[in-house]
Amino acid sequence: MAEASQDAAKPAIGAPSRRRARKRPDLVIEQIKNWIMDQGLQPGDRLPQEEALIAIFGVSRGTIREALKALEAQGLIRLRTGPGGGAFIDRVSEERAIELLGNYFFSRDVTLKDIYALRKLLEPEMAASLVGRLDDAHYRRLEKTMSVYSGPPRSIEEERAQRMAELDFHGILADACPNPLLAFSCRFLHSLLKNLAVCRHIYATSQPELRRQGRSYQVELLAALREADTGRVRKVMYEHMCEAERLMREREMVIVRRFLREDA
Amino acid sequence: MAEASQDAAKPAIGAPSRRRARKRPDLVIEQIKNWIMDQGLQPGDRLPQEEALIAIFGVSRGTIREALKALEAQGLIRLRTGPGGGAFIDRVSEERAIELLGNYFFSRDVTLKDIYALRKLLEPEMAASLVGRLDDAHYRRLEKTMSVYSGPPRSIEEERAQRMAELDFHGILADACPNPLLAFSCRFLHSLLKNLAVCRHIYATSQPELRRQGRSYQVELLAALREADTGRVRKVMYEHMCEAERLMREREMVIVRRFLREDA
DNA sequence: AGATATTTGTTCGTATGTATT
DNA sequence: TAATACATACGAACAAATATC
Repeated sequence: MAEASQDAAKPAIGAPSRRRARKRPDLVIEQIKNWIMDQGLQPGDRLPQEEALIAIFGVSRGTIREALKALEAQGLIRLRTGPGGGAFIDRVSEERAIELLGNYFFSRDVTLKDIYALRKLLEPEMAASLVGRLDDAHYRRLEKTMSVYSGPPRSIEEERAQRMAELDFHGILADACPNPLLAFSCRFLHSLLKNLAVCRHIYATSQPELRRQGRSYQVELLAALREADTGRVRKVMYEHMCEAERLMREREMVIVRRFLREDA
Repeated sequence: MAEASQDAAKPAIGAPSRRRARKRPDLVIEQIKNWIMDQGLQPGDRLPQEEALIAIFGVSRGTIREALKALEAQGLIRLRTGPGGGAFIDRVSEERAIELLGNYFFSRDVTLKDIYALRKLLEPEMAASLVGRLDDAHYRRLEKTMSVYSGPPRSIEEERAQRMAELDFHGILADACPNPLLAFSCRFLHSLLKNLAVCRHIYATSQPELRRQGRSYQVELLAALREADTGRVRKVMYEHMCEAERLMREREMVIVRRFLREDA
């Protein structure tokens, strides 16, 4: 099982080739990861330089770099050039985590029904968790975001921007949610709603009812939050989600039908 | 083949260095990804060989390989050696997605309270979605898994194995869930419960009540599923989660207290 | 501001491993 | 078994970025 480094000592005159012992492809990635754990490295800490890593793991520069690139792609390290540069332990960012998870669902078909089945459960709970935790800065951010869709859109671009802002409203709420799992789950669903093909089609059509209704629910939600009325917060958010689902799925059917007609 | 040699000939008097146009570090990764989308490649399809990629993207083998390794780390492609080998488009596996998402939560502290806040919402909904969808094979798998913890454990290892099997029971249910988002969310929570440090400590202690109670809830759940009694399915699963949370968090407190005492 | 040193980033040539035929 | 076609790995040199003086 891949001992691997038993020789390395002398290239044994007669054998000019095989300069180093060979290793399983992705083994080095795992090795570096384990080494990081063993050393107890924390976010911000720097890994040894490439030359040192070559010595530690007994593989060539190219192999080390491939492994570092793989770790970078997972968001585990950050690579910097220049003096004092190198590979630094990094906390996976939320954006990266959302992107990586998005890849998983890309080839599986997620429907609006699936998304809203979760939103109806999670958003009310998320909102309820905020009671008593929002300060003036939060309310200002929320109201500023709502101002983006205070009036009817004057173009397709503005229509779409309003939909994005409506989702950002929920994202700001998630910022203040004390449960990282709940906050992430909500934000991932927002990301799906921003990027899914069906949704992009929906946002390209005029949706006056969605805007008006969504806005009025959000106004009422903020009132309930200010009053610290947890029950009402939950109820308003739940109804908000139900109505959003209804309107979105109505449009979805129209678009799917149109698509099928064009296809035929 | 050996394209790649379009320069090599003459360094074009005025520009001796810079043999190729320079690119941003991770740009090639994005380029390849976009190229894959443009070509409409599907899972199973093969990317061009390295030599061809070198020609297409105008970078050297090393750079191409670093990019491919990065894509492989994200689970987007699979690399194979030998004739007919190369890079193949791959669907991100659930295991990989769970691993990558686990990295995100690794450095954030997730508590049992956070996990169960979600499980109390999701598991009942997940179970309800199964009504009328389970066949004999499912029931057999579920009962076989339950047999692992039908009796009291005789060792620490068996204790732990029983906890894992209890989680597997819920994983088997998730297998049959038609909502991919819901199924994934539940399974990710199971993964956290299997790997979190606190949980590992808990599983290393004797927990007779957890086993007996969990098992009886699961028996009742299966009965409700067979009867297609959605309301009861929901209710039983919810109570199961509440009780599991209670017992787990009780143990958690004991362990945290012990840890603090040892620390002092 | 400019020169310099440090460290990653990229390239090329070549050798080796491995699966297919 | 041998030939082939591919990825995988190595090493040395050079390019670019960036911190420090």
